[in-house]
Amino acid sequence: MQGRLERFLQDLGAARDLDGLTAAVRTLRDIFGVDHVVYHSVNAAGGQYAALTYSDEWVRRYIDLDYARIDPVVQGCFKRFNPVDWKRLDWSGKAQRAFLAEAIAHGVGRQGFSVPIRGPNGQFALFTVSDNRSDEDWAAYTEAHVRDLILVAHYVNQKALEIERGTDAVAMRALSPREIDALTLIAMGYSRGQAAESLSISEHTLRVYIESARFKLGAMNTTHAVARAMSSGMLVI
Amino acid sequence: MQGRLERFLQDLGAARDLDGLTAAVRTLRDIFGVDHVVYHSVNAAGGQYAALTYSDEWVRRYIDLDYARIDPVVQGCFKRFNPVDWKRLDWSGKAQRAFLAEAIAHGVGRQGFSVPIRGPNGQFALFTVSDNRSDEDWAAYTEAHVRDLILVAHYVNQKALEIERGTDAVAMRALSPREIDALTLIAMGYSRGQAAESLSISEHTLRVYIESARFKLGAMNTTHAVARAMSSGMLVI
DNA sequence: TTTCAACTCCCCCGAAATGGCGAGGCGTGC
DNA sequence: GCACGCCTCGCCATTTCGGGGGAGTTGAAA
Repeated sequence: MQGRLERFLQDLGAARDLDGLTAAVRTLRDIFGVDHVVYHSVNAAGGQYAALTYSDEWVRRYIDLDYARIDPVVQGCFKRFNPVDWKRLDWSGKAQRAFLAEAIAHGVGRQGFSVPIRGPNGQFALFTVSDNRSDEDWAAYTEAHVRDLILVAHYVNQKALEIERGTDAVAMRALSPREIDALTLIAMGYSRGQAAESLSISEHTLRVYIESARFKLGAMNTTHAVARAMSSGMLVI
Repeated sequence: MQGRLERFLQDLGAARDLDGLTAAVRTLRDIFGVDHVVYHSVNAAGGQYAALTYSDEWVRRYIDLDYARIDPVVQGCFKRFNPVDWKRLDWSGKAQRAFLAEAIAHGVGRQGFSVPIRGPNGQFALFTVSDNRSDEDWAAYTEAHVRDLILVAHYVNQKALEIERGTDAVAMRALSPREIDALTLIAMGYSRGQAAESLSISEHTLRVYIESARFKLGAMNTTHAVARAMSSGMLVI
């Protein structure tokens, strides 16, 4: 497999668009010998960009219903920095279990392994392999291939960024006035309680603004949100 | 206009006193092509400091009658943190309507757009442009120039603070390499644990860097430190 | 008219950050 | 030799933050 993988990484350079990347992902499926390979990038604005081997039907459904919001793989990996086996994610919610059942019905494997990747400007992507082996076989497989998976994940992401840059402009959603108010006070060093008092609103309401701003900015936490808002000029302190 | 604006921002550095600032504000009136430009700072003690193009008579009256207390622009902006068109303020009170009529009689424009600015120690200032265009024209004008207005507002305020204080901005102590590392990762959205892991140091050590950076930057908390470091260019995300 | 975004408020609880106490080694410069 | 800044580490209690539920109004847009 090593030889094929190296050849693949070289051939990857030829990809010029999403179709090229999708073809590359299909090749990867063969090389890795798994049921599915998925590259899935989610930008700050919530825009998605993917090259994968799932059925078109499942992809459409996933996008239409905005499943990224409940997908434990996306949500879980967004909080982590290490590759993770799907089994270690939190599938306990009702929505999550329903999502899992539906995914499997659409041909997604019972086993999965996802590598989170982060790029500049808060870019976040997932590189995933999925299969239907037994727990034991899958554990052995992932252990044996984790290095290759991480390597390929970064190559593919690099390529995707290169392709994406040609077209997209990652437009972050504008913040509402109150969100700017809240974020400004927080950036000025106020605690949530102080900021809420300054704005004459409840602390909870202030929290809602901060959370909403975090979401719009694709930020992991409040500090991140402030940093992104400042670097994009939405906030001037 | 861009060229003139940039030249203006450079020339602004030469202003040494209130007269210099007033001259700068008059130049701004020409550059922005509006009837009036006002920089108006109100400190915590109620002291006022202004450079503007209104008539002396109106200014005297405003100060003598302490109109800042009923001026919806001052009162409204004090509670907000984003630029605001005068039309969106609350002019419903009796005193406010009387104030408006009087202001217009003294040459203040019917349209206005004010940028609130906050500095250290509770300093609060307003940067305002005012004109007599139609609602439509004014909406188009403000939309087109809001970025420039905000930018200039902060430059002028910076200069005013410098003049008022008699000295240049407080020199923040430089951050050490490790402090920058730590703060950068935190600004990128990493938790302390993740950041520590990325730097291959203990979480406690990372905390020491953050605390040290907070201290050097005179920040109340981590988010504040990130904001200050970014606004002073120490951090580039 | 319905829909949607923005704005406001309430509860609970676990996880994370903060503040304060301590320690030692290394290198630069007076 | 000694001070000082930088880098590294541990433990404790307290505060703050983050995520999970809720609910309701308003005003603009479709």
